[in-house]
Amino acid sequence: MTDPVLKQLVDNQYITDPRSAKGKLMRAAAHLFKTRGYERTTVRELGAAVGIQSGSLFHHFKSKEDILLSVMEETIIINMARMDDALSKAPDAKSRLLALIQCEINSVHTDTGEAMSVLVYEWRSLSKDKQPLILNLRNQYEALWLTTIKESADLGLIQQDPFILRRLIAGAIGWSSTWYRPDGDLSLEDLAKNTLLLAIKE
Amino acid sequence: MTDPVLKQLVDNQYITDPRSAKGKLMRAAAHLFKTRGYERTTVRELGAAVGIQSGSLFHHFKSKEDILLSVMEETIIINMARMDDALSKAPDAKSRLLALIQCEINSVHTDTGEAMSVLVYEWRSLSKDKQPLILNLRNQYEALWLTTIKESADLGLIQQDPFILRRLIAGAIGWSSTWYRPDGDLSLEDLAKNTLLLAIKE
DNA sequence: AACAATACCAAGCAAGCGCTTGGTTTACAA
DNA sequence: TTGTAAACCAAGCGCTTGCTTGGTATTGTT
Repeated sequence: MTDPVLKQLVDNQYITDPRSAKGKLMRAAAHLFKTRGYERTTVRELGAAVGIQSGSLFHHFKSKEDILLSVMEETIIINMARMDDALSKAPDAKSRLLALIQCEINSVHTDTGEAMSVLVYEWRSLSKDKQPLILNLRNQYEALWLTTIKESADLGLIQQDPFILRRLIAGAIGWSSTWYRPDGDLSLEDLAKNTLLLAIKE
Repeated sequence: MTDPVLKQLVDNQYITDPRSAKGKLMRAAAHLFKTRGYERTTVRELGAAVGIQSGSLFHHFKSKEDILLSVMEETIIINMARMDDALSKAPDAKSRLLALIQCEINSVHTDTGEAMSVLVYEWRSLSKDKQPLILNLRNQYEALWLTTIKESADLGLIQQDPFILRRLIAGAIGWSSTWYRPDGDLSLEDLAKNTLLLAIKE
């Protein structure tokens, strides 16, 4: 765990230690949920992925849905912490915007990548009474984006409505999980620059 | 069926008549697959949605997956035909680009909207041996986009790599299915203009 | 060494799933 | 009016699913 932001979250018990049994299970779950989909993934597969019986899962989580919920919850928490950190280090409006773009691209394509896909694509699989919990976290997440975009808009760097622009960019970045290949010609750095170009042409 | 493009497809038997029992079933399936997800949707629900027994579905389709496949297949065919039509009527490069953006936005938010969401979000639910069939159609679809974007790029209207730009735009438009509300302040026309602004600033 | 708490196993249950089957109704042409 | 094909029903089969249960290792603390 080289990431200090992550370390602090674990120490403060905001998230599960990735090295613990439960943490490993969540990572395996994110992988299976992304590649096979939540519904198609069986508790037997989940158990096998970490080398335990299917029934033993229910010692750590009270239901299959609870696994999904935990994966989603912790992913948002991690990435919000990283965004906060990046924002505090960026000197001006444009670099703050780029910082958020980089954060979101990283969230989709590095350690939390599979969990982020699950967050986006498996939303419907959450029962109605669990959705508000995630929705609330997402709103906090989006608030960070909006204030940052508005800052650029007030400086005249952006021609579009901040709400609309954010949603267009969210789609553009999120969709990259389906086509971007880390072993290809395009670096994450360049992908971020291309994405920034959607908002600001210089 | 007021759309002449649609009418011709039906007459030439490229797609199922939407007024037939089979056509209605496909529309109901698209609705359920979008709102509940393919896996969560049961054949009993599908039957109930059109007022028949679950077993009777298998008179029209040989499996549940076959329903999904048909929905996806016909949706691409319909929207490719509409794109062809719109492209042939647009006078210059920039208006051709706008035409495609409008087509894709319409495809997501009008009659084929739910089916388009299914096409995007339920891809994984197709078995590996059926995926190439849809992939092939998607490639044709994307070819239309690429030639159109390249045309604008050659004229210097676009600063980005056409491949990358297309994918960013595809994400931006596709994602709008999750947030756009037809009864809100933003018209589809304005959404298209905002999307065009991602590619071309004037 | 003794104990408690945690982590896990082996077995299986109840429910729901996609799909099949054999037979009946409906639609329409000859 | 009769014949034929398409459309549908009623019933249920075989299987998989998420989850429970009662018991056994494993781990860490004193």
